[in-house]
Amino acid sequence: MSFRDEVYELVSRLPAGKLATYGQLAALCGRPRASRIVGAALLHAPEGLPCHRVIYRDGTLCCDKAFGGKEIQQQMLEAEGVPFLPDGRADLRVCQWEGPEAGFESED
DNA sequence: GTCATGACGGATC
DNA sequence: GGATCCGCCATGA
Repeated sequence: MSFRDEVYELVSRLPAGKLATYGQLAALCGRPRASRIVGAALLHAPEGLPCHRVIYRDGTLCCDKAFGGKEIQQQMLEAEGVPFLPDGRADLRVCQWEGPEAGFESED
Protein backbone atom coordinates (compact mmCIF):
# COMPACT_ATOMS: atom_id res chain seq x y z
CA MET A 1 0.00 0.00 0.00
CA SER A 2 1.63 3.16 -1.22
CA PHE A 3 0.86 6.65 -0.04
CA ARG A 4 -1.11 7.33 -3.19
CA ASP A 5 -3.18 4.18 -2.67
CA GLU A 6 -4.15 5.42 0.78
CA VAL A 7 -5.17 8.70 -0.75
CA TYR A 8 -7.35 6.86 -3.25
CA GLU A 9 -8.99 4.95 -0.42
CA LEU A 10 -9.80 8.10 1.51
CA VAL A 11 -11.15 9.93 -1.52
CA SER A 12 -13.26 6.93 -2.50
CA ARG A 13 -14.80 7.08 0.99
CA LEU A 14 -15.63 10.74 0.58
CA PRO A 15 -19.44 11.03 0.72
CA ALA A 16 -21.36 13.25 -1.66
CA GLY A 17 -22.01 16.72 -0.30
CA LYS A 18 -18.76 16.61 1.66
CA LEU A 19 -15.46 18.25 0.86
CA ALA A 20 -11.90 17.47 1.87
CA THR A 21 -8.64 19.34 1.44
CA TYR A 22 -5.37 17.96 0.18
CA GLY A 23 -3.75 18.58 3.53
CA GLN A 24 -6.57 16.82 5.33
CA LEU A 25 -6.25 13.70 3.21
CA ALA A 26 -2.49 13.84 3.65
CA ALA A 27 -2.94 14.03 7.41
CA LEU A 28 -5.29 11.05 7.33
CA CYS A 29 -2.58 9.19 5.46
CA GLY A 30 -0.15 10.02 8.21
CA ARG A 31 1.67 12.78 6.34
CA PRO A 32 0.13 16.16 7.34
CA ARG A 33 2.76 17.95 5.29
CA ALA A 34 2.39 15.85 2.17
CA SER A 35 -0.56 17.80 0.83
CA ARG A 36 1.14 18.13 -2.53
CA ILE A 37 1.61 14.40 -2.72
CA VAL A 38 -2.16 14.05 -2.47
CA GLY A 39 -2.55 16.38 -5.42
CA ALA A 40 -0.01 14.43 -7.43
CA ALA A 41 -1.83 11.23 -6.49
CA LEU A 42 -5.17 12.62 -7.67
CA LEU A 43 -3.49 13.60 -10.89
CA HIS A 44 -2.90 9.92 -11.51
CA ALA A 45 -6.22 8.93 -9.92
CA PRO A 46 -8.56 6.45 -11.65
CA GLU A 47 -11.88 7.64 -13.11
CA GLY A 48 -14.06 6.21 -10.36
CA LEU A 49 -12.47 8.54 -7.83
CA PRO A 50 -14.55 11.57 -6.73
CA CYS A 51 -11.46 13.73 -6.72
CA HIS A 52 -13.64 16.73 -7.52
CA ARG A 53 -14.53 16.76 -3.81
CA VAL A 54 -10.93 17.51 -2.94
CA ILE A 55 -10.14 21.22 -2.90
CA TYR A 56 -7.76 23.76 -1.41
CA ARG A 57 -7.60 24.74 2.24
CA ASP A 58 -8.99 28.08 1.23
CA GLY A 59 -12.10 26.47 -0.23
CA THR A 60 -11.05 27.36 -3.74
CA LEU A 61 -11.17 24.70 -6.42
CA CYS A 62 -8.12 23.50 -8.24
CA CYS A 63 -6.93 24.89 -11.53
CA ASP A 64 -8.59 24.27 -14.88
CA LYS A 65 -6.31 21.28 -15.34
CA ALA A 66 -8.96 19.07 -13.76
CA PHE A 67 -12.38 17.97 -15.02
CA GLY A 68 -12.02 20.30 -17.96
CA GLY A 69 -12.51 23.39 -15.85
CA LYS A 70 -13.02 24.43 -12.23
CA GLU A 71 -16.51 25.58 -13.18
CA ILE A 72 -17.37 22.01 -14.06
CA GLN A 73 -16.06 20.90 -10.71
CA GLN A 74 -18.15 23.51 -8.93
CA GLN A 75 -21.27 22.43 -10.81
CA MET A 76 -20.70 18.80 -9.83
CA LEU A 77 -20.27 19.78 -6.19
CA GLU A 78 -23.38 21.96 -6.26
CA ALA A 79 -25.26 19.02 -7.77
CA GLU A 80 -24.20 17.02 -4.74
CA GLY A 81 -25.53 19.63 -2.37
CA VAL A 82 -22.34 21.50 -1.61
CA PRO A 83 -23.08 25.16 -0.82
CA PHE A 84 -20.93 27.72 -2.56
CA LEU A 85 -20.13 31.22 -1.39
CA PRO A 86 -20.76 34.27 -3.58
CA ASP A 87 -17.01 34.55 -3.45
CA GLY A 88 -16.86 31.61 -5.85
CA ARG A 89 -15.49 29.28 -3.22
CA ALA A 90 -16.97 26.20 -1.55
CA ASP A 91 -18.36 26.61 1.96
CA LEU A 92 -15.82 24.39 3.65
CA ARG A 93 -17.01 25.69 7.02
CA VAL A 94 -20.18 23.65 6.78
CA CYS A 95 -19.44 20.83 4.38
CA GLN A 96 -15.88 19.81 5.11
CA TRP A 97 -15.44 16.07 5.53
CA GLU A 98 -15.02 15.05 9.16
CA GLY A 99 -13.02 11.95 8.36
CA PRO A 100 -13.20 8.33 7.13
CA GLU A 101 -15.06 7.35 10.28
CA ALA A 102 -17.85 9.85 9.68
CA GLY A 103 -20.80 7.75 8.56
CA PHE A 104 -18.53 4.74 8.65
CA GLU A 105 -20.40 2.76 11.29
CA SER A 106 -19.34 -0.81 11.93
CA GLU A 107 -18.72 -1.37 8.27
CA ASP A 108 -15.51 -3.02 9.25
C1' DG B 1 21.22 6.97 -4.04
C1' DT B 2 20.49 11.66 -5.85
C1' DC B 3 18.06 15.46 -8.43
C1' DA B 4 14.04 17.50 -9.95
C1' DT B 5 9.11 18.05 -9.82
C1' DG B 6 4.32 18.44 -8.27
C1' DA B 7 -3.94 19.27 -8.37
C1' DC B 8 -0.37 22.24 -1.49
C1' DG B 9 -0.06 25.00 2.73
C1' DG B 10 1.49 28.24 5.69
C1' DA B 11 4.34 32.39 6.46
C1' DT B 12 6.04 36.47 4.93
C1' DC B 13 6.30 40.82 2.20
C1' DG C 1 -5.88 41.45 1.74
C1' DG C 2 -3.27 39.69 -2.24
C1' DA C 3 0.98 37.96 -4.31
C1' DT C 4 5.17 35.62 -3.64
C1' DC C 5 8.52 32.44 -1.34
C1' DC C 6 9.90 28.65 1.08
C1' DG C 7 9.17 24.26 3.14
C1' DC C 8 7.37 19.53 3.07
C1' DC C 9 7.43 14.74 1.19
C1' DA C 10 6.52 11.06 -2.02
C1' DT C 11 7.41 9.60 -6.82
C1' DG C 12 9.91 9.07 -11.07
C1' DA C 13 14.16 9.27 -13.97
